[in-house]
Amino acid sequence: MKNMPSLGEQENEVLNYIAGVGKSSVRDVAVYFEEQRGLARTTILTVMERLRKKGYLLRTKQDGLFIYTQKFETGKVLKSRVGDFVEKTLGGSISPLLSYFIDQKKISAEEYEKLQTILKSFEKEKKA
Amino acid sequence: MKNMPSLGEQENEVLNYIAGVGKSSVRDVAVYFEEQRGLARTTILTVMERLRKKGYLLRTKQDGLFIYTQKFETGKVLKSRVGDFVEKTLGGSISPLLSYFIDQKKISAEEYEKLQTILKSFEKEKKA
DNA sequence: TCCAATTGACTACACCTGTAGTCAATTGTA
DNA sequence: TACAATTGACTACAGGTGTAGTCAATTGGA
Repeated sequence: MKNMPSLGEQENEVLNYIAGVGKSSVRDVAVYFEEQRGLARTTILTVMERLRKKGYLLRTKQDGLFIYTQKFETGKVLKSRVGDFVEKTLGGSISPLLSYFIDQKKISAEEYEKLQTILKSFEKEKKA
Repeated sequence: MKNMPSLGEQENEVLNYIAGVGKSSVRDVAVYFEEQRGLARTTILTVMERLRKKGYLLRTKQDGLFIYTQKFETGKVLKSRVGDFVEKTLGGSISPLLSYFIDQKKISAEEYEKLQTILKSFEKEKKA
């Protein structure tokens, strides 16, 4: 799960989009980004091919058309990106991230419980 | 706090270093990064000047030597960067952070304390 | 079957970032 | 003062990313 090549902003958005809709052709994705931000079809093609080269997308020919799918679960990709960010930008500390979510009140009761649980598990490890 | 130009990895580290030591000359910073990773003095100069152009650093001449200082509090910069990351890469969702968190095998005592404190502050807010 | 549309490979280019060299100006010192 | 070291401006260049055009091959429809 490490060693995932880095992604640019657009690459990331395209990947997220594909993750959201599932299998898609370049055209599918291009139509969306053309509407959303006026990007050309070939721009999306390029981005998707780069994503494929980097190992994030797979493609298979169906009825003479390439269909792209994610190679990894979205969760795994994002987890890996969180790791990169924590290391590279935050110097290994996750507290700034947690602070952000707390400040934005973007935490639900369940998530809060989960965090509590995780933290407690660390407490145990500390003692052990 | 928005509209802060993005930073590369090195730029970020240099900024953090300066934040840590306070006022510094290019030489100060260069010595450190030369030891740590063999970077040339002019490399640091370039990075620091870019940081200044982007508005993250200020400089004043003291005894015929430029002394650089941060323009913003470290916290603000960090918050802005975390916000960008969460919105652009995670799409505002906290779950990837939880996944990452769960995978952590261990965290430092300080980090543990910080996280505990942050979570407690959330608890207070809930009541308020 | 033939033409128009679609598709994909390839190419291009600008900007950002990491990295560092050259060189002239400044400064400190013998 | 004269020379060596330091400093800062400028320039350069490669790799990554965003963006898109050209063009040939494929495909679908009249």
